[in-house]
Amino acid sequence: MSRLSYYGDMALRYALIGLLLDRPGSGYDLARRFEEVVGAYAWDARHSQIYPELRQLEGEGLIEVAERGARGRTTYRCTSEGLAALRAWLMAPPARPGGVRNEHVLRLFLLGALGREEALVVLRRTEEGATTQLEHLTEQFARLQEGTGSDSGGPLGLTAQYGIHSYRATAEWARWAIAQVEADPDFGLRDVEVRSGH
Amino acid sequence: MSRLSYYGDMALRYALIGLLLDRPGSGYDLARRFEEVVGAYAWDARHSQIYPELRQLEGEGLIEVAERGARGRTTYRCTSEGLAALRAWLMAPPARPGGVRNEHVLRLFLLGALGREEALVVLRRTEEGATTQLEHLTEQFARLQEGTGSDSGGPLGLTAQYGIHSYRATAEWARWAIAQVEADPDFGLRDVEVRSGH
DNA sequence: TCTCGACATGTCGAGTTTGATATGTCACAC
DNA sequence: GTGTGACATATCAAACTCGACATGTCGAGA
Repeated sequence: MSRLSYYGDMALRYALIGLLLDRPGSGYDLARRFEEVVGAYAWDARHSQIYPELRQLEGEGLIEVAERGARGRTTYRCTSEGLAALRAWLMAPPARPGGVRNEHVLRLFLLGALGREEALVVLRRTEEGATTQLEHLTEQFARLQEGTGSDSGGPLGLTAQYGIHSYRATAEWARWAIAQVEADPDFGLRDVEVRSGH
Repeated sequence: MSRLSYYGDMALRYALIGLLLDRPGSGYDLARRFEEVVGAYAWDARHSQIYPELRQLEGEGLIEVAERGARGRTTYRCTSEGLAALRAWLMAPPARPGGVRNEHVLRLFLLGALGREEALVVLRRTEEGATTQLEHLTEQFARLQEGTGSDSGGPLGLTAQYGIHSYRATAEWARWAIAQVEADPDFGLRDVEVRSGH
């Protein structure tokens, strides 16, 4: 079985190994961590994909069962083989550039299809969303600094800062874009320009 | 046929309509535009997916054949129905937050799995990559400003600026992260910490 | 005791996406 | 004239992913 995932080879498995390296967890637990942390801006997966992948990884010896608890809970832990595989993957430069999917960014790409007022609505929505995320992550980073007693907040602090930089950039871009559109009475498609259906 | 794509409903079709709105083009042409422009940070698609989707869209009347040229070239154009569909999609708030896939960002998330020196290698690689992209996009933006005679560079200028903001944020974050790791002799996993395989 | 909601895992059909493979045209250089 | 590389479209098996459905446990509070 070749186990080649199309989006950046085997990203899901390394995400899981990495999550387990941080701390052991069950499939349920990992599914929630995906949703809350990784899913927001790095990768996305559902439990229906996570459970089979965990069994696969266990079969390959990259993770192991740490504990079988109540309610059928199976807690996994990363093995040294898993860590070695993850490190090898991280050090190898990405096979393919691109391979990105981000619906939110795609929408921003297509803004030219809207009229001026509509574009402003979408841009304001973008600005608000980014600002909210920024506040959220800033708090989280402060907690990480306290928790680790380090300025960087440890490895998770690095991640949080990445998010902070990204969302700040988006919010700043949105404010710039709003100003540009507001200053340009001709921005966007006129309804007049719409071509007839055929 | 329900035509529900899992990653953000029907993102591919709207990306294609949007690309055709900018200017008509053939499947081959759109495949290249995907690779060069959209694929880099918004969405990704191959010709083997693009050709069938174009036929589907034509069947639904959202795009139409503009011209049949040499070498079997079929140039498509967006119809008013297609534009209306695109606008409706853009104005409807995204069904699902998240749904993001970005292998590059995922790698950054997993940096904690590396030792100090290895993490620095990856971070420096990240910083260089982002800086290169930044230079590239800055040039492109200047050309768009010239071309459109507008400060914003038109809708494509907005897109280019988004990229500029994003890559600048990544480069700045990488420099910050490098400084943090360099200042912290204890960063990263010690080989000693690696657990035995079982 | 019973019910509700969070915990926890599992399955599968339907649909999506890839990478490989195939076919052929055209322009240009050698 | 013939080889090379860009142009241009097509197909399909294999693999991946989703959403929906299914099953059951456990603790807390009514």
